[in-house]
Amino acid sequence: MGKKADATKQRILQCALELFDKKGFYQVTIEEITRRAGVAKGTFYTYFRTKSDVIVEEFWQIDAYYDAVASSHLKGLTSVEEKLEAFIRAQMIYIQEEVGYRKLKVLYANQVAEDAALKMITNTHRRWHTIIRDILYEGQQSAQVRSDLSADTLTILVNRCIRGVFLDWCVRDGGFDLIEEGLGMLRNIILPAITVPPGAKGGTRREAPR
Amino acid sequence: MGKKADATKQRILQCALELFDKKGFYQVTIEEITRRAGVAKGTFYTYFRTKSDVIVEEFWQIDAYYDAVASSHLKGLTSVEEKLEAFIRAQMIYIQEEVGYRKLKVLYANQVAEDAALKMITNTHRRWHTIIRDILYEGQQSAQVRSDLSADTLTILVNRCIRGVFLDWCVRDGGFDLIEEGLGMLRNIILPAITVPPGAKGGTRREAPR
DNA sequence: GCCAGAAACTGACCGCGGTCAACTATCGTC
DNA sequence: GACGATAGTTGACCGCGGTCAGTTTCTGGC
Repeated sequence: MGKKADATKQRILQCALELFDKKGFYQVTIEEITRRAGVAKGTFYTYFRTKSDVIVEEFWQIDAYYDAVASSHLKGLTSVEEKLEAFIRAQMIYIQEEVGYRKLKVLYANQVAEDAALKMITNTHRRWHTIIRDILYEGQQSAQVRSDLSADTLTILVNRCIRGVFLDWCVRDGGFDLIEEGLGMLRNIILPAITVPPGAKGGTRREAPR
Repeated sequence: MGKKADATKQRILQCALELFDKKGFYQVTIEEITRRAGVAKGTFYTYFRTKSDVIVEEFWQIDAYYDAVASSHLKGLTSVEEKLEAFIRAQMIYIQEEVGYRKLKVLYANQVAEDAALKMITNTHRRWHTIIRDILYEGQQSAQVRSDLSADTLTILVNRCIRGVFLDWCVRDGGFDLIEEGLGMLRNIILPAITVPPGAKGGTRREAPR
């Protein structure tokens, strides 16, 4: 993709996001976006497969935020509890304050669409996954986290729990405090399930999964 | 709604579901449905708000299944672990074998749509919620389940965990065994988090949520 | 049997997401 | 600077979900 094409794509992306913010995703038409960007309707589809792919594109920015959080807030912390709490709290704040349930709804609708192209929310190559996995892996090394399941497997399980909170938040139109409920899931479910109680001996609790 | 109207609605519903099964939701048009049902296109919208509401309507049938499971398979069981395992297994089997990821995707897309009318998947009046809540409440009475959170609160948390597994299954186009992974979530996360270990004294583990 | 009002039904119409054959600008090569 | 190849762009067009003013059918009261 040459410089001109790149500039065109950025212009379309920019105009689309401005309009989405101003009027809401479903109230904006492709023609409106392309008119503002000064191109023809068909040009939009040179750079995006569908209207909602624009939202998905925006969601990649979140990885930079996760990186920043991981390399600043998490550095001084030692216990798995503290690290997970700090990271999940940062995630919840970002989604609630910066993203909002409306955009998250569009993302989820996109991800369960018939022909979703970019599987983003449960992708194990995303920064979210690697950061959580690293925290859990280190926790296993220091016997804070159970070792009967791999760090990768645990991360997938944690992801599903967190994802369930997001989904509920969307369906309820942002009707509860995401930070509170996200941390509630962490403290009441995730941590009790994955950490080894201080008094316990050995890295496992309960029987290994069959 | 009179008898005639009811018959018309059932005919439309029936024809729609047949066509969805045969060709897939997105390959069927409203005109096709109404043509087969012998009514005009507009009549469809007398009985359903949107095309995907037909799928949602079908999902209400699952409550009868949950009822049947609760009143047959669960009766002989005593421990919370056994009851939850039997119920969640039945649910996973039903969704994987009878529903399939394609229809589940349509349901989820419907639920996160801009103007979703029937919030079904996280509705606390549905049978799923009341059955799980009753199991957990009884478990609290017999000190098998932690009592620092209400049975209702625990049920909501459990729902979100399970929902996260379904969502992942949809996004991955049914790419893993739902029964296995659903039970994995139960055994590895939910049960460790909500049950009181046999040796523990008192009904709580860890501090109460702030 | 007649009539008014309600319930059920109709289909032309609209708006918008998405397509694609055709066109234009740009670039590399001799 | 001519020319083919490639990249970038265009806008008329299509299909379908959803709407709604208007029409037909049903129902109960007299």
